[in-house]
Amino acid sequence: MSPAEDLYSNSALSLSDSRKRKEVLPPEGELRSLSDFFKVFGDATRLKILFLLGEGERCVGEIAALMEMSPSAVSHQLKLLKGAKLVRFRREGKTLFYSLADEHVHMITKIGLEHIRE
Amino acid sequence: MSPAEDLYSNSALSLSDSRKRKEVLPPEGELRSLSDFFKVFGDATRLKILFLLGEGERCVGEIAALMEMSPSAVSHQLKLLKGAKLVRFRREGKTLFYSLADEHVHMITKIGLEHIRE
DNA sequence: ATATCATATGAACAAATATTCAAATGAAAG
DNA sequence: CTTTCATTTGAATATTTGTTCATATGATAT
Repeated sequence: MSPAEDLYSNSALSLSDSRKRKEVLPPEGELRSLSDFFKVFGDATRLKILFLLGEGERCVGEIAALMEMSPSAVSHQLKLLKGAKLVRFRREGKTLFYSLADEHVHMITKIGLEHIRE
Repeated sequence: MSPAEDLYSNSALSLSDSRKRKEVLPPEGELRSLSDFFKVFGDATRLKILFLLGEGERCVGEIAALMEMSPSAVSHQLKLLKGAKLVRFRREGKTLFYSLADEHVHMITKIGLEHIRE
């Protein structure tokens, strides 16, 4: 056993127990993706955008005006939301209309609201 | 209308539209609570802890050893998880056994995994 | 082509956050 | 009461993150 692995060893755990427990964890890359996914919900500005888009598609300027924020700030956040595949967009002339990408947004926010309202 | 409200006004929005859209948003305090709630899931270390506890209760030392992290770092994160009411604990002698507080954890992580695996 | 409008981008700064380290509880045993 | 062990706490540091500002695209109209 390497010194690094032994650094925080706990005598109450057998090696086989340790192996079993690690099987329970999703692979490291998936944990990273998953935390990145949830990070997106962890900001009030982005949540606002998601709730607004929950009502239907909106262009960047509308979102910015409704939220009383700069279009630039909104655009930055939309980029993150796009990266997380939570929103899509369609172009109409110069205007980009954003909308929710799938139903996961509704499910997640619904459970979150349930939890904090208890 | 105050200058602040007018800063990012969008001519495509009528005042009544604006009012309607704001009704859609949860109150500001709730948005803050909700983003704080999701922030807790937005970190791979805390997700690991949650997955481990999904298998049953564990004391701090066990969690630390399984994750190869210091008990101190784990304790700091457990404090956050406790604040979000995602974990509970029971004392047995000097040892504190932590476990998941409710089923919301399972639901949220399940939907998150679904989303990133698509 | 040039001007205009909607949006995107990049750099910079401030604020929030995770981990480490050293020190402090607090319970049980001697 | 002193020691030991499990856990917590607080301060310090390094990293990440959100917003702003100035500038760049990119589509349309003149």
